Amino acid sequence: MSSKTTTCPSGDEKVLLFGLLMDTNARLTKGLNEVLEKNCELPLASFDALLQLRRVDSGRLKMNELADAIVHSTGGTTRLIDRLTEAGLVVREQCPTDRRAIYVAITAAGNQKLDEALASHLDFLQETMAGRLSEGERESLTSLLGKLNAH
Amino acid sequence: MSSKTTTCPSGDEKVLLFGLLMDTNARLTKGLNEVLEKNCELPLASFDALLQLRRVDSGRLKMNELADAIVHSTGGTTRLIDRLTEAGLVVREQCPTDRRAIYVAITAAGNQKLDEALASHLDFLQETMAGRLSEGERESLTSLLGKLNAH
DNA sequence: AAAGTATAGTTGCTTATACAACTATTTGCA
DNA sequence: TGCAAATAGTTGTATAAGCAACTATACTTT
Repeated sequence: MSSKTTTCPSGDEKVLLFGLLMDTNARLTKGLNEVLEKNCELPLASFDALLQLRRVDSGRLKMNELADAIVHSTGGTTRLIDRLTEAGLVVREQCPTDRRAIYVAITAAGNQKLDEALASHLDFLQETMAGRLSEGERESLTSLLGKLNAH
Repeated sequence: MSSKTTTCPSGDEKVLLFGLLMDTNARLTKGLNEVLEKNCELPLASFDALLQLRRVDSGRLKMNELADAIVHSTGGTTRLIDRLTEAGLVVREQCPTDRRAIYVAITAAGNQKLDEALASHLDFLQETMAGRLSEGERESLTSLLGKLNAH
């Protein structure tokens, strides 16, 4: 009864879903990046790092924890934090119990910049998410992505 | 009645959802890229381009259509297609009705490479998607992402 | 039909990121 | 205790992607 679509795996339901996920992410991410660059001169990767730092109570993470949180290599994270440090948005702090480790902590300037960026981000989300999905749909999406993201 | 979470927009429901989308995409994408590089020596961006080409009946797209489909700049797409051409997976074809335009068409070798890559991709999806979401959940996710992706 | 404007694609240049090799420190084990 | 293996972070190097400037072609308007 079903059509011939199964003969071509490029049309496979899971392949399509994965493609849709990539595509949606790429488009939204690109839009947000433009907004942030324009309004705040803050690249999305930097925004993401600051956001991760704010999310923890202490306001700081070790390099490798941060790398994991933003899904970058440790090398890439070192460079990103170099730039944020240069800009005064974060500082590196020694870890008293492990001399190999480095904490990255968000600064007052970093928090201020993040507040600005979040304001733009919220505007952006109002347009791109709230305009397209109801609150219930957003909850469903959160739940589904949560399951998919399990690691 | 509601808690104080509203005071910190970094914990805003939409911000969290967007973060979850980025994170899920980054992790899955990274995993798939590793699989494809390892099994097929095919970077994810190349895979994506070949997939978009297969999806159209004619097996070919104009440069700018392809750039849009894979969410790259036109400059980036030129270079990507340079590499794929070098590898013999696509060819550039003149457009008879517009001498500015160029078609990119997938070759037999490209189709073969894509088949290989799709086999790995399907294995990957079996693990990362089918293992975590039921068919109904995948349908819901597809529908929600579709709404979010409207452009 | 000519001139100006818009569009398609490529190229020069810059930058962000990954990967692998490296240093420094810590942990485990013999 | 001391040596081996693991871990944290940084650095050299390669590469992929974006942007802006450019060329070539097509469209529009008068």
